[in-house]
Amino acid sequence: MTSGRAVQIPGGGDLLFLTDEQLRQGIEAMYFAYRGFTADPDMILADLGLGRAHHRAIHFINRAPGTTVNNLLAILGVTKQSLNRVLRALVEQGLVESRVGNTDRRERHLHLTDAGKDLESRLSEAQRARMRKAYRDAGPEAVAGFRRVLEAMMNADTHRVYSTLKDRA
Amino acid sequence: MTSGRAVQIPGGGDLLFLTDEQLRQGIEAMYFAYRGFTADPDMILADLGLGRAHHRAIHFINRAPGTTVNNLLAILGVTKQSLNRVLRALVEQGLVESRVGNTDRRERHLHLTDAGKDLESRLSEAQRARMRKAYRDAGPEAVAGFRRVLEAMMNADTHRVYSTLKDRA
DNA sequence: CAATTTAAGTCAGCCTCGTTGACATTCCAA
DNA sequence: TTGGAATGTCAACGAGGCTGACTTAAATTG
Repeated sequence: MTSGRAVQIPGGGDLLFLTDEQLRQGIEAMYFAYRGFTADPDMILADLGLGRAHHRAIHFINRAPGTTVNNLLAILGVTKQSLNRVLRALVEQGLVESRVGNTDRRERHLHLTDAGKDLESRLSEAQRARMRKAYRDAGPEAVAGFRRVLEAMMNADTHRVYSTLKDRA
Repeated sequence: MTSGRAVQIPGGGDLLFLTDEQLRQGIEAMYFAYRGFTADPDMILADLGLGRAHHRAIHFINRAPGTTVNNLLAILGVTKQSLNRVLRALVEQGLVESRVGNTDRRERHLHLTDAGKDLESRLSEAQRARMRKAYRDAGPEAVAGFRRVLEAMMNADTHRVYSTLKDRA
């Protein structure tokens, strides 16, 4: 299980010696793990005729209730046409409510309905259960390392979005 | 940065206390990191009129040269019809060669051509560079934890495929 | 106040990459 | 030797990305 070796250099500081093979194993782990990561919600969604895109919207509306469409666009990194198709379906199914803004009436503020919150927690709990199991299996120190590597893997602008959401918690 | 706390219980053994909030941050980190993870190859591929599906095929054909279509199917977890479209494009572009099997002539054995190998290493190097940076930023102990959590997150059958590939290295 | 900018939404059309269904070829075992 | 299983191919459909062009309504600015 040597996915990387720490080596002390006389001058000071750690160096990581990473073979291409070690890096590739990390790449494959990322690919296969992401499949597991999405598997449980996908099954729940399929029964409702919804997809991953709907899940993402639901997740972040729950995370930042009252968010505007524009803001959600920035978080998800898709085009408004694409998001709009998804939001329309969610509103039609009574999972999301779109309220005209008070101060700026051009804006639409997004909220989950009770049914939406219900679905969100079903999806969320499925995903949390898997994450919880992975964390328990891997152990406490592993968890911190996991998060640090993921954060270092994000694009800079994505990392900013991620941090903003995290700090809002 | 306390994504999980290790707590010593008198009787022995570690316990992880994970709040839903901590789990959710892990979930969001996974989502945002995966976007970064795929971003670099996606750009290279876009110029060639190829997509992520082609990348995955190229990656695993390189990883296990001579693999059959059926075997590749098991690795990728898609339908053969879906894979076939991808393979046809790769063969047409002269990136992959499909050889009829010797012992069993129903099988096709897949190999990268020189051009295929060339593209593979461009894609691979882009992805490795990001992984390398993430590993360096996160530090040596983080890397091991990262891998352990990812492995624990996979479905059992996926994990078997992953291990088989890893051990073949 | 008029002109411009911004937020949101819509229509049309395209592409990738999943899916099912139908089918041809090849092998092997009864 | 023939029927079933395995392998791979062709066709068509759908989700969910994308671009481009446009409308409507509200806010902002000269």
